[in-house]
Amino acid sequence: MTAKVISRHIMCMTRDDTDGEAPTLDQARRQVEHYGLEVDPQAVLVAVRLISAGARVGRAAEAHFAKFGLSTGRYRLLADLEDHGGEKSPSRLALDLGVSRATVTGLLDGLERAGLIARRPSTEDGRGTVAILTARGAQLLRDMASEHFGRLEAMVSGLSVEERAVFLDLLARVVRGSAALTAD
Amino acid sequence: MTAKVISRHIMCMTRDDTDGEAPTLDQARRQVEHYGLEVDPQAVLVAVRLISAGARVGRAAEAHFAKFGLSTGRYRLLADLEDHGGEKSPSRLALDLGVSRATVTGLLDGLERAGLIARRPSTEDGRGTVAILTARGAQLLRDMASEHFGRLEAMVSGLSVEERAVFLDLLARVVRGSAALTAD
DNA sequence: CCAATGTGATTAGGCAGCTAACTATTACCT
DNA sequence: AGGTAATAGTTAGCTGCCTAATCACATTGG
Repeated sequence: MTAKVISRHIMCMTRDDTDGEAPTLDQARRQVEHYGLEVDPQAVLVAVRLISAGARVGRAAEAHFAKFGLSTGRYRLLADLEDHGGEKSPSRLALDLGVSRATVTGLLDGLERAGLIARRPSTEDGRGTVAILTARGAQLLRDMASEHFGRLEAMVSGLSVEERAVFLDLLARVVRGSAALTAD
Repeated sequence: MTAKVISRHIMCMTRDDTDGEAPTLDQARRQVEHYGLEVDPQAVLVAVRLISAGARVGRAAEAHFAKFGLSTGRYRLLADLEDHGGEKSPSRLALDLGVSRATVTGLLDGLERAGLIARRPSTEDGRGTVAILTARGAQLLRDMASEHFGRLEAMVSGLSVEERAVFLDLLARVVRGSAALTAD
C-alpha cells in the first residue's frame, strides 16, 4: 500500500527505542505544546495512530502477496479483473482501482511478463486494448484466496462482532472528516 | 452500454474517484463466497476499510506537506530531528522513523539540497555523520505546525472524546492482531 | 598487532505510485 | 466534410520506499 505507503505515522514522535510502537499520548502532547498550539493531543494521536494502523495492516496483507510474487497493486489488478469476468480495459482498471492509467500500464507490464494476464487489441475501439486474465492468473488468485482472507479475518479477530460494527462506524466518520479537508 | 455496476474486489480500497466509497459489505460477501470460504465478510471489511481509511488520512496530511515542498517522509525526518534537539545520526533516524538507512540517505539528500538540514562528520565516530536541522528547517516546521496539527484535529472532530478513546482501543487491538501475523 | 567481524553511510537497481507529454484514434460541431 | 476536442494507451521522469552490495572505519580476539 501502498505503499506505499506511509510508514508508521505522520509525525515522528518516535521517542526512544523499541522502534516499533506507535506514538504515545505523551509524545503527541509534547509536540503540540512545543509549538504552543491549542490542539487536542488526543485528537492528533487518533489521526496518527489510524495512519499507522492502516499501514501496518496493509503491510501484513502485502507480505502474503509477496509469497506469490505479487505486490498489492498487482494483486488488486488481478482480483479486479477476475471480479469483472476476466476482461477489462486499462482505462477502466485505472478508474476502478483508483490509480492513474500510467500506473496500470506498469502493472500490466509486470503481470504480462509473469503470464498472469494478456493484452489484446479491442475489437470495438481502434485505440483500445483489453487486459485478459489468463488461466494461470485465475489459478494464482484461487491459490491465494483462502490464506489472504483468513489473514484479514485473523487481524480483526480480537474484536467482537459488535465492536467491529462500532469500529466501522467510527472509521467512516473519520473518513468523512478527512474528505472534508481533501475536497476543495 | 448500461453503466454496469462496478464490483470492487476486497483489496480494492479505492480512493475516492468515481463512486468513491470504500468497499461495501456486499462486495466483501460476494468475494468470500466466490471462493467458497468460511470467512466472516464483516471481518474482512473491517481490515480493508482500515487500510483504506489510513491511506486517506495519510494522503490528507501529505497534501499539506506538499504545499511546503515536503513529502511525508521528509517531514517526518525533519520533525524527528527537531524533536531530538536538531541533531541525529542517519542510522538513528532510520531506526526511529522505521525506514531503512538507504531511505534516510535519500531523504537527507533532498533536505540538504533544500537547505533544511546539513550534514557534518561525527566527532565521536570516524565513520559517522550527523544530520543537523538548519535554522531554515526549523522555521519551516514552525510555519507548518499550526495548520498541520489543526488538520489532523479536524479530521477526527466528528468523534467525541469518549469515542476517540474507544477508537484508540480498537485500533490497538487490530494492530496487535496484525502484529501476530507479521511476527514470525 | 593484525585479522576477522561489525557497523555507518552510501550507491545501484527495483517497484509502485504520480504528472506531463506524446501518438493514435474516435467523437463532436458547425 | 473538416477542424477541434476528447479519449486510449504509452513513455519519460520524478519521488519514496525497499534490498543487496560496497567502502570506510571501529572493535575485538587470538
